[in-house]
Amino acid sequence: MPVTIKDVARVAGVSITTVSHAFNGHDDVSADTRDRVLQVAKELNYRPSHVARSLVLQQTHNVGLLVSDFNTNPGGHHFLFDVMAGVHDQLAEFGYDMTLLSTTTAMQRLVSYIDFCTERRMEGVIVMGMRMNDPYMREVADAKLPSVGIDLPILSPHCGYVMTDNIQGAMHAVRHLLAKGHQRIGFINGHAEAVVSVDRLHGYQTALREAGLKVDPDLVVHSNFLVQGGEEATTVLLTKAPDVTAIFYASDLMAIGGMRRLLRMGKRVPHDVAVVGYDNIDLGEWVVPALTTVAQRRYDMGKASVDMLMGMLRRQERPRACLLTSEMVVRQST
Amino acid sequence: MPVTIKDVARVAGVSITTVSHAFNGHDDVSADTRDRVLQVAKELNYRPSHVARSLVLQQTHNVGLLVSDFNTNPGGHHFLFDVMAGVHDQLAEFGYDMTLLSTTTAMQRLVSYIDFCTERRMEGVIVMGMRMNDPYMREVADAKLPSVGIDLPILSPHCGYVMTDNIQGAMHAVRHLLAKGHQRIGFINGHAEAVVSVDRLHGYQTALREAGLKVDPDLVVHSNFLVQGGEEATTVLLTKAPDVTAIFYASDLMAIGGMRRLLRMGKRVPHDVAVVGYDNIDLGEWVVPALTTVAQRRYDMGKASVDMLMGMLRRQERPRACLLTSEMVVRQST
DNA sequence: TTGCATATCCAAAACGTTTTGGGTATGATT
DNA sequence: AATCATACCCAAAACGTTTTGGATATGCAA
Repeated sequence: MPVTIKDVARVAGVSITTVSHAFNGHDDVSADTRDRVLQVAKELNYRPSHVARSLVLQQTHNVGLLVSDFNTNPGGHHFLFDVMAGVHDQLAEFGYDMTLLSTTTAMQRLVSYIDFCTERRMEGVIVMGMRMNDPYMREVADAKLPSVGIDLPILSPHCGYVMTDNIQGAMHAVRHLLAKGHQRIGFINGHAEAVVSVDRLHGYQTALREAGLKVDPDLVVHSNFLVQGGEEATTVLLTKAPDVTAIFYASDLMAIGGMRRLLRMGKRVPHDVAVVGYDNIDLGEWVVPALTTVAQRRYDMGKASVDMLMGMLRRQERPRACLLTSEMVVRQST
Repeated sequence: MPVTIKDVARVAGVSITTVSHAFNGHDDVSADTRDRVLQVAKELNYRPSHVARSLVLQQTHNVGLLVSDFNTNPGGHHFLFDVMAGVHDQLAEFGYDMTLLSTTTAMQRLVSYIDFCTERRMEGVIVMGMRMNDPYMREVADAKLPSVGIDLPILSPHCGYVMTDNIQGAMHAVRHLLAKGHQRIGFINGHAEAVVSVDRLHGYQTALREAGLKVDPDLVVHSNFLVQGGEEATTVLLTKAPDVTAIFYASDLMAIGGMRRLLRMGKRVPHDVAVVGYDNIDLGEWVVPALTTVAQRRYDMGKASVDMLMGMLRRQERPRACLLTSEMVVRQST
């Protein structure tokens, strides 16, 4: 039904070879015929088939964005959406398309996501939202398919990653609190299976030691990155260590929950307890008091992952570990 | 490089026709050879090429999700992310892939998005985040390409739409406030180019008239759906109509901004001024006071748009207007 | 034995491109 | 006049599938 290169050739009175050459700017076609071909193509509204071209060129210009548990990722949009935008835009910059994949749907189709990508002849895949204990982890690591993980620190012959330097980020946050004179600084972390949690804990501890303080295990509580988790963990923390004067939360959502709980307990933020979050979600600016937080460059993470993948694809670069810096956003909660 | 149907045929000692038939469950292949072919295919790790199949079958099983200004859509993730998840999951259910498109990147590639979709032989496209005055609007409406708009009420021979019943939603909100005894109810709307704004205003006015109240133009202020806009608009509203006892905001973000501003002005929510938002974003549950709001079924909107598109594609159904109901979520702000 | 239905298989065309390896004029150089 | 370079053009193969229209063999009825 759609108009093909044959139609153009027939109407323009040339061979399909010539049409192809005219379209792709080869120099063995006279200016006259080139113009005529292009004119005819425009009149017929000809659009070359990406599918046919993919088949003959053996490259699809298509990469997958694999999101773990896309549909059931509570609060995920605060982080994933911007990363996705970065991935998409930068792929477009290179002339690549982005196909969205989810582990859940892959699972229910009963094919590994690698098979899924192979069938579609995807040139690579970017993975995000996955935990270290995810069953798909090994598959990502072992795959021949060029891939880049976001917040998923796997280095293998075909798999690189990009993530925020969470150690540095957490150190920033704790140093900021130390500079404000705090000594008893609580840390409410995300779940331990998240790789970022490990690093943030490490950064928290390092910053304390750096200041000559001892690391008190009672000051650290694990939670789930969400508002309610932040609330509950705050109660736990305050019973274990009632003397904290500052709390560092591993996500803004938990920090918002924490502030809410602190308020309930009659503690004033930042007067009685200072609060720092992590992520810089848009609403952090508008809660009361406005949230001091560590900003991740989400959009840039998406872009960087594409850059790495393109390097692997087009310049045979080896996969790397790419760490992006983060920066403090100081507002009223400290 | 990847293993093809030829390889399987050669190793199994049959023709490629037989391999194809074995794979697609045709009955003119003996059980013996079928098993052998499948066995060989598994050993070679054969994956049929989706590309080649698309070419010969003339259908790609691919639809585009066109997001207007994907990267520069502030606060967009609160709504778009869930819709996207619904679209993706439901497409997967039908065996379709989802390719993400953005008007901005399409624009900078200097091709209309229709051409973009035609080149890729997409079977349809779902459009979201677009305003009525968007330059791409006409293109969507006139296109031969089967399409479904989300919150974009265009009906044409090849274009249907799904949206929340915003009239009903706004009426719910206002009725709720009326039931609480409020008479002077302000309305802070989004920008007028958003179609949802028109409907929500309509619903607001209808509910008031229904209650025998006059519609006072001083009670309506237009803003931009965002937190800061909500703040500013609240000030404007309160200078024009200092006697309001309730405000209905056309987005949760504006409602959050509004509550913040009200607090600053010494008004207590809900005691002095009751507040209702729209959207049911996740954080509405956690602000203080927790936000009463109108919940849109975002995920379902995505699913519904896919269902409609599939109906058009596979059963030649005509594009329709699909309205989803919304429901009140009553919390502490009223 | 012949004819015929059935079961099983396959060669070749088709899908819409790109690329290879030429071919035929034309004009300039010997 | 013969040779050669150049400019322009094209037929055919290839990419990896599906589908069409048989072909061959087997078993059974006439």
